[in-house]
Amino acid sequence: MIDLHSGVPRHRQLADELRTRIRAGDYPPGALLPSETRLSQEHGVGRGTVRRAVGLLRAEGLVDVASGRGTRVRMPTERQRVSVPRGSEVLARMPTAEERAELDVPDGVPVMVVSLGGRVRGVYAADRTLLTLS
Amino acid sequence: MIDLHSGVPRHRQLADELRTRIRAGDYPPGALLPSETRLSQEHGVGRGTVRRAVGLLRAEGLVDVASGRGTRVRMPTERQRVSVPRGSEVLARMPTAEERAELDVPDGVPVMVVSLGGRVRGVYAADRTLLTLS
DNA sequence: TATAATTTGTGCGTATGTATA
DNA sequence: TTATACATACGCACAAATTAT
Repeated sequence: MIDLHSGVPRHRQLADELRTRIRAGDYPPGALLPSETRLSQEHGVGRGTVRRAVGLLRAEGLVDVASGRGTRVRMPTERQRVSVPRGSEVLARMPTAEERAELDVPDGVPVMVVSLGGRVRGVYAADRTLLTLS
Repeated sequence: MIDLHSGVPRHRQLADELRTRIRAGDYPPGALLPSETRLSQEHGVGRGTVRRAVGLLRAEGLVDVASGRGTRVRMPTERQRVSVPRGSEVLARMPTAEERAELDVPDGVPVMVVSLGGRVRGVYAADRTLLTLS
């Protein structure tokens, strides 16, 4: 329930509640969340506030939002194992706009960059990749 | 310059322009961007549109926004080298709210999770960490 | 110390467009 | 075609944090 006088912003309260329900299994992977209009009515907040809340979950990589279709809990993706040689260096960051298009990286998903000897050897969408250091 | 009829959303056009100027050095690391009100006036868009544009750069980990102070281009952080043993598995994702508080992870910064034998050995803020395979 | 100005944060309502069912 | 659902964008008002006076 949203408390208007708790000091915690309403969009954050709503995001917290949705996140909790997702984790609890009320909205399992693949499930459709209520529409923005419904959430707006049921929680007594404006639709803009709902969109901010959903935007947070999106930035966390927790849900997928599609125009006209609705918001779904993201399915756990199959991670491809990528073997990385000794001496490699690994960092992670959010992708550039170019990388997002190039690698088809969804919202809220970082990339992992593998380098060796100062040269970049690979850039991987982090939701589809598990690096194994062999 | 923002084109109202290009089909590209205005907040995205503005984000692209700001990103380009940051990369070009017009706004070097540590520099303060114009205030939201100024950007709004200079580009002829509403403040909400400016906030969405800046929000994108924020989610990319490119800028730091502080209430009352303004928006600054993020300084490149010193990366601490963390040696990781053979056989480890590495993945990256956006942090949970708890991890963000715990590890003090800024906006737009992922975490790297190192596991060995199915057990999590470490969670690192990706902007301060460079994994090296030993 | 107190006040004002500046800047970001939150939230609402409204309108219109686009995508999907 | 119609209804539903998300996307973009504007304006307004007020709150909170910070800085300047």
